[in-house]
Amino acid sequence: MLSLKKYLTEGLLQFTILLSLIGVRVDVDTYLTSQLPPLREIILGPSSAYTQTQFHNLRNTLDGYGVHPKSIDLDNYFTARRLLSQVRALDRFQVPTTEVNAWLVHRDPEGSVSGSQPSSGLTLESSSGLQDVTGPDNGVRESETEQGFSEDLEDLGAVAPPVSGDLTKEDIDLIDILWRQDIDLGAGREIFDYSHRQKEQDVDKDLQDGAEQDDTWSGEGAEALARNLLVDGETGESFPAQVPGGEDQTALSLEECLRLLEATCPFGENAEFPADISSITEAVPSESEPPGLQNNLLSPLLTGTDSPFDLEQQWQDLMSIMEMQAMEVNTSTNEILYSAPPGDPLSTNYSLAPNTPINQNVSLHQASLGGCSQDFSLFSPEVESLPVASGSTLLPLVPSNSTSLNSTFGSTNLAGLFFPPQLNGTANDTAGPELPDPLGGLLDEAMLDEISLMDLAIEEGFNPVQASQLEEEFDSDSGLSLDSSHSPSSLSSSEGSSSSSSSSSSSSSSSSSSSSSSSSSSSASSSFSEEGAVGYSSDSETLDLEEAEGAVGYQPEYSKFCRMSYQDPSQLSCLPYLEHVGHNHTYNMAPSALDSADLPPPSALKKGSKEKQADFLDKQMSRDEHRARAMKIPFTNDKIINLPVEEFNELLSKYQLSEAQLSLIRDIRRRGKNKMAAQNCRKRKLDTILNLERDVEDLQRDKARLLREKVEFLRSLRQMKQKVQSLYQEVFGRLRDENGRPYSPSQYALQYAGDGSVLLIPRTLADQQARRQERKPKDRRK
DNA sequence: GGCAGCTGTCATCTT
DNA sequence: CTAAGATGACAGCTG
Repeated sequence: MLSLKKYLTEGLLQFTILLSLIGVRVDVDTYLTSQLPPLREIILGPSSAYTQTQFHNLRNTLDGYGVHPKSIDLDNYFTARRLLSQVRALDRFQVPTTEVNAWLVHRDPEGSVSGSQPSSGLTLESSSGLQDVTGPDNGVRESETEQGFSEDLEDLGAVAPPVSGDLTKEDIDLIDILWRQDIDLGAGREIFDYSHRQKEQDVDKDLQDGAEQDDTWSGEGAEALARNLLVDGETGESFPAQVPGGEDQTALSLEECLRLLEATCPFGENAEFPADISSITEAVPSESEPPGLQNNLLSPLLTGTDSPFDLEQQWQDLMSIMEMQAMEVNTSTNEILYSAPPGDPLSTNYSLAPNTPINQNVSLHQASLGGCSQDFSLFSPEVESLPVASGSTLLPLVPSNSTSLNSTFGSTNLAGLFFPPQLNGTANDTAGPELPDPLGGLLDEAMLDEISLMDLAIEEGFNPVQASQLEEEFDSDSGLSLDSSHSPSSLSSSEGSSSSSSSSSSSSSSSSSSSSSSSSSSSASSSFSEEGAVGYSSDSETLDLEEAEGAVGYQPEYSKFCRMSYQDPSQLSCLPYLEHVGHNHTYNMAPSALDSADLPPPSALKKGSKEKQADFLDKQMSRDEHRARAMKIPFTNDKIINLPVEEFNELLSKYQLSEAQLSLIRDIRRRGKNKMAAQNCRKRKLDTILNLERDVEDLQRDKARLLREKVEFLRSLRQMKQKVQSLYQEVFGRLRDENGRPYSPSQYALQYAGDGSVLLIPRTLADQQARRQERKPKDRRK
């Protein structure tokens, strides 16, 4: 308690300084010594006994760490309040509430039907009077009062009958006394009602204007209330007439609400958080309602429809502020609290403060405003999807004759599909007077086969791509399973690889020879293509060397994703991370490695790094290279493999080689060639697959685009058909025979000639021509 | 140890 | 028919 007092004292000092800055004198000592109930309620929450008073005092205490209404001049007090609220409004929302309006809607018929109930006026004053100040802390109390409102409204609005048995006479008397205290204190009715709150937010108006606006703020509702009010002749204040019974009823309902609030909302503990929420709820309507607009005041439907949008915007703003203010709040809690869609006031309120009166406010809206459910539907995805889906569907264009629709749809007779039902009806009645379909020839069955699918896609919210994919799943016979979700990088790499691979085969020989000539010093054995796929170094058969097969070589990952020309094997062999690559593809071996492998004087090598290097270089040799070295082949495997046939034969002729050596050389050449061929082949295979994948995606895109276009064309076609049909009906209906009688649609029909003219012909002739036109496409198809 | 991927090699076919 | 290349199949190696 001492710490609390210290805290409050410091806060009071700060607030006093603030008030002094705006010209208000505050006696802090007086407040601290005489206002224990407010202090207690800060900690413990309001008690039922003090609730009536706390509606005002708590506002003061929580709002400004206590400004005793008796200790200051009221004019200064309210001026200070207004200024203070303006100061606070700098960083807070300040939007009035709709609850009063909603309440008035119920109140007015209630008063008119059941007679005067001064208690209603009392309830209004008691609760709304608390809302005359918008602030962060009194928002709690305003929420409290709003719940009181809601509860009371539920009673008044026949949601639930008033329960009056719990309240004792003492309670009622106490409430009455406390309420009259407020009246005597000068807290006139203008601070209780809605117009006053509006007035306080209006900077340019002073307090007295609010009393004048009282006459206009609620129209008949105000009059009904005014009947229950007495006006103080000295101060002009209005206060309820003392009507026994009615007042009791009000006090009962109010007390009941307060007790309920007390049980459900411990304000002292979480006063800060719901304050903002309630301030939002309170804030919603009056910014959008200019004073004096009785329609708005008396029509919560209108304000209710506007409020969700305002609320959404304000809620988003509030979210940003609260996220900054509540940095220390548990993030999980934040997630739970903020997980609700911002635009959904219902879920938002529930998730934020399930016990706060905002719930009651929502229920109030829902209970009192039938149309307000639409407000919530605006932010409800499920409900929102309904009108969208219905709006986007093509079926509303179609007559409601479902049977004819299905039949015509199945037979792909667009005329039957698009023409109005009355014509179909006449056609059915007359057994055949079908209307000519001037546009029917534009559509063939193949084109219409997907109409149902596309319609389904549209109605179900699929996009044409999805529809096409869905369709493809049905008619796909390729058996090729393509991962449509593969990354675009693979696509790009495939493109790059395709381009490079096309050049690799042609440039392999030339580039390999050039690279070998440029990089090899004595026995350059490496020859690389652009892809690293062409080149050779033979393997060794010895097991130790096989175990030690090196790491330098063709890297499939590199070739697949980078497609870079890493034909400089010296760079590769110097890359330390490549030493761990186990595969021995030594056809890419570095010439220097081969040189050192061929030339190392083993005796000269010291143990240690050089020996390791020799081992490493030994590992670089392939089996064929070891074989060649074992057989003392006088030239490198690179030359054996990559030399052209003529040069290779010349090379063989230069040396006198044994049959075993010649056989080995041919095998080396064969294997080397085949190895490169195999690498190229695999690379080509991969490129082919990737290209096919890309082609499939391109085709899918094209198909989706074409389907979209087709849907658009069909849509416009339907519209055109409708226009044509309406014109047909109009023209046909105006036609008269020589006797001035209209032509029967069962006997005559209009036919469009090729030159644009329209002829009136008998039905039988029109039917014959129509059948003839139907046969023509079929014959063509055959 | 089994498995997947990569690579080399062989057999076979094509050009 | 031969050489070169392409390709399927298989085995070995590695992670």
